[in-house]
Amino acid sequence: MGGLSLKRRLWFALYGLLELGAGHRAVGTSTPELGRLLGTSQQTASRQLSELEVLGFVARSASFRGVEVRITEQGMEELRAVYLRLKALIDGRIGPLIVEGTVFSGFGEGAYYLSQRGYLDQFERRLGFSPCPGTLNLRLSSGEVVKRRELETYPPILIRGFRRRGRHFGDVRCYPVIISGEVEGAVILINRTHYDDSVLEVIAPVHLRTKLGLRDGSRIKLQFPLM
Amino acid sequence: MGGLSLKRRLWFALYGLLELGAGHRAVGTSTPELGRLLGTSQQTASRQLSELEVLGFVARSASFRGVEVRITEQGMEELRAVYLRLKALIDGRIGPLIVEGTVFSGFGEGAYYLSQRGYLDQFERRLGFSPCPGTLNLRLSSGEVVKRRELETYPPILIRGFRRRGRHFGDVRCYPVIISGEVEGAVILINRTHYDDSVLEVIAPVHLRTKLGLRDGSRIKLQFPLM
DNA sequence: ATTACTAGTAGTCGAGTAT
DNA sequence: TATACTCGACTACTAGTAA
Repeated sequence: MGGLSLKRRLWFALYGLLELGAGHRAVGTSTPELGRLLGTSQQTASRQLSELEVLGFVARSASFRGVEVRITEQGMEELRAVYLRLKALIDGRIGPLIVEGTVFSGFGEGAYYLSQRGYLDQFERRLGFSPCPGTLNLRLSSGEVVKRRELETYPPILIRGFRRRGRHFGDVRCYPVIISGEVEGAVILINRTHYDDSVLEVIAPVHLRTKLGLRDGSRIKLQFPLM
Repeated sequence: MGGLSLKRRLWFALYGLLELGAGHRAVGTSTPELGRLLGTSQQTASRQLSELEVLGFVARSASFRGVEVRITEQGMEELRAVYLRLKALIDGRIGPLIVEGTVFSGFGEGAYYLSQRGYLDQFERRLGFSPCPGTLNLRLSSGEVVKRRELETYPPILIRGFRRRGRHFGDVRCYPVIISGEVEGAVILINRTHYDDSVLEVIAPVHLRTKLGLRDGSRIKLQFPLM
């Protein structure tokens, strides 16, 4: 459901912890207090806390004097996922989603993926163009990272992964995009366990650096036609 | 928990319906589809739908060809409550919450409440001032109503209700506020089953119309010192 | 194909209690 | 005080199936 990897009742427990101020920094509380907040018993609060810990959504140290809890980055991710989805669905967006980034030379992990036959055919069929070899790497400022997260709440064009010579190539998520207001291409998001939020890789049917006269440090605008 | 009057699992069912586009306008779907989205069986989706209907959170018409569902205003309220709370907790707010409104002469329902002894003592003790008789009524534009809803997600100063001569006086929620940047007072929110979102009532230790030279149609700014 | 009932079961909860 | 275990009670699920 909406990419949520957490049981519902546990999601609300996490939400309660956020309410207590456990977002990122540790907060001192107790299971009776948490139970009151959640409308459950002390026992349930205690158990849910330990479930959340096992799943890696909170870090905790308990003693007979109370508990210290902190929601982990993974936990915040779960809360953000729902938040951003609600934001898109309730507030909607006024105008298209626009993300700005700075061109840089990366190690081209995306470029390597791109070159695989198993992906190429799908790109052409699903995106409507055959990508020029290589990817354009963009670095996002922290303000832009927020928008990237919003982007990820929308349903992507999903390119299926495959196995080839024992190596595993995972799914790739694509979002069609208009680059600098003129070239149609796509942002590709490679599923990694812990990717770098501040990097975006762009593909297009043309060589973007040439076509748009870009060099390292150039700033460009990505315009996503969503919904 | 956070003013949520809905069981957790049902909240997520509502969230799923929003995802399907059932926010305010009816959408055609089916219980198998909803079940898939929610990660439950068709039977559970069907039952939850009917529970939500009984509780007044969705309107529905079912036939052997599928269901037509629409989330009611009450249902949207539940979703918004969580959304606004997440917004405040995750994004935080930059600067204080400021709400603008237009002065008008109301029927003074708040003024009537205010005059009750059972409230007066509590106002003085909890708010730190004894309110001048009467309330100042403000009409909010639709953009301001959004902020009013955000306000309501914060924990209020709760004034307890009471019974007097057989009549019941309910709880009153108060938020301290600075009016037009100079007078300290409080917004009072009276619990009604279906209040008018676009009206706000303000009390203060002084007569606001006199002190600030207000008349009907005057625009004033309310500044809430939150968190 | 649907919706949605019944029945059996799996899952969840809180009282009691140990530490 | 606190955390957190066991266990009986209850809730909510799904499979089967009727309409």
